[in-house]
Amino acid sequence: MASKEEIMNQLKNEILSLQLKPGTMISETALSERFELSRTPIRDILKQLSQENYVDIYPKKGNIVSYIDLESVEQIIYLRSALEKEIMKGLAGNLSLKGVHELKHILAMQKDCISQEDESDHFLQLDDAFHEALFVLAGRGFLWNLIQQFNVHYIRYRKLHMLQQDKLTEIQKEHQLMADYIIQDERDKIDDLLHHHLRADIDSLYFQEHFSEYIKK
Amino acid sequence: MASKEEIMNQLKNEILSLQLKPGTMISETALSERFELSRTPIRDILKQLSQENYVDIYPKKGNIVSYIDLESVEQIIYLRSALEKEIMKGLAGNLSLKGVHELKHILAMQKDCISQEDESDHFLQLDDAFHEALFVLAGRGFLWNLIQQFNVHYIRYRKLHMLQQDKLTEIQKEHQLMADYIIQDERDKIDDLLHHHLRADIDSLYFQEHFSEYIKK
DNA sequence: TTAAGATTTGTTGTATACTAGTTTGTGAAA
DNA sequence: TTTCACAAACTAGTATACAACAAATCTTAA
Repeated sequence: MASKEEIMNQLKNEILSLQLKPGTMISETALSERFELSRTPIRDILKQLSQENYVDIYPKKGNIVSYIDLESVEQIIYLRSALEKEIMKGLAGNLSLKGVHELKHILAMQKDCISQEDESDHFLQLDDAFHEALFVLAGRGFLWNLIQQFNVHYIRYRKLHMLQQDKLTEIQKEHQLMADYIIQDERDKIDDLLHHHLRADIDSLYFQEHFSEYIKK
Repeated sequence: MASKEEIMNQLKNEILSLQLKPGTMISETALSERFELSRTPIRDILKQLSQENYVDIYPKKGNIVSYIDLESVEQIIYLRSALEKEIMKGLAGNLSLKGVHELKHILAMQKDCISQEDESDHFLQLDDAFHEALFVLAGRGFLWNLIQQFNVHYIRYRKLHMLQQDKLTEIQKEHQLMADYIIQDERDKIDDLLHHHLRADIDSLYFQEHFSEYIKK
């Protein structure tokens, strides 16, 4: 039915979108039948998915969709925080006109998105787009891609997190501020803003209480 | 002859130590015969090695030991630089007595190591040990391990780099300074020191001229 | 001699049978 | 009814045969 690449992306999507819930067993034979492909290439796919933390392999027992690991989420946030501080300071005052326009364009789309209903998935994409743009403008697209490989837990965390309350407006405004600080070269304000922006509520217990079924214990 | 894990570590070692030179072809059948194991588990190993950039897979053509990618080296250095600045600032003034002793112990071993001859490999280990200790003391061992997965290029780069001139004393002294700054809580001096420490000579052309056979074009 | 095409050889990609460990369910005995 | 044992039905791990493709080489004709 499909190529390896396509199957992998589809599985990734189903996991990230939580259609496949953490803990769900996905056996080689089942996938093999579903996608009409023999077990060998399916094994390759599962191997890679496990390497990128989408799936946990329990030898001779089975493969399950990984539970969200909050520890890993916190560590990734710290990593991004440190990196983006550096990146934003590098960009501050040095941003090309083309760059300015790109950021403003994304910000405008985010504003549009908020007025729509039930568009949190789309907003999430635009959120990523904004941060990715910062990386790329600073010549650090390489590192953005690198981080993406460890983002399974963080992405699912954010998805659930955004559902729980209407944070979208706040996030958009913070993006706006970030762009302003870069353009106006107010680099002394960057650290605090970024810290709040990325770390928002990771420490609160709300998440663990309401989504315990998805979480690694 | 050996388990998958052992085979993987052995291959990793041979690649990192440059016994297996970049560009060398390593076919599944050859490995299969060498380790007396069938192709399927060997394929698993190669897949993982390629994921960690030890090996490049060319579909239907073959697998080769990856060339050192200087771009990737530079990006990793930037990443480590940003992270370690943050980590050191976090540690400054907050280091436990046990931590102080640990760092001093490593520094002492480095000093010993320098007096020996032909011990650059050992010194490299101690260099890692020092930086890893900083990560772990800050509760960021997770991120240290994460970075390690992208370190193939960087490790080989450093290995060659250290051969070219006697940098060991300088490195050791900088480590000493780093520890002092942390203990004395002189965090304003950290940025510049770390920048120099990690970035040393990455931009020089010496490397590209002398080791072109190892380098990705 | 040269150039083009067929052949051979070497590579990974895939399918499938077989091995071995784990879990689960069933039935008999206490 | 409960508990234990054993078999059957899963699972992934491995071996191996074969297909598909790429590249180099050899052959043959111009």
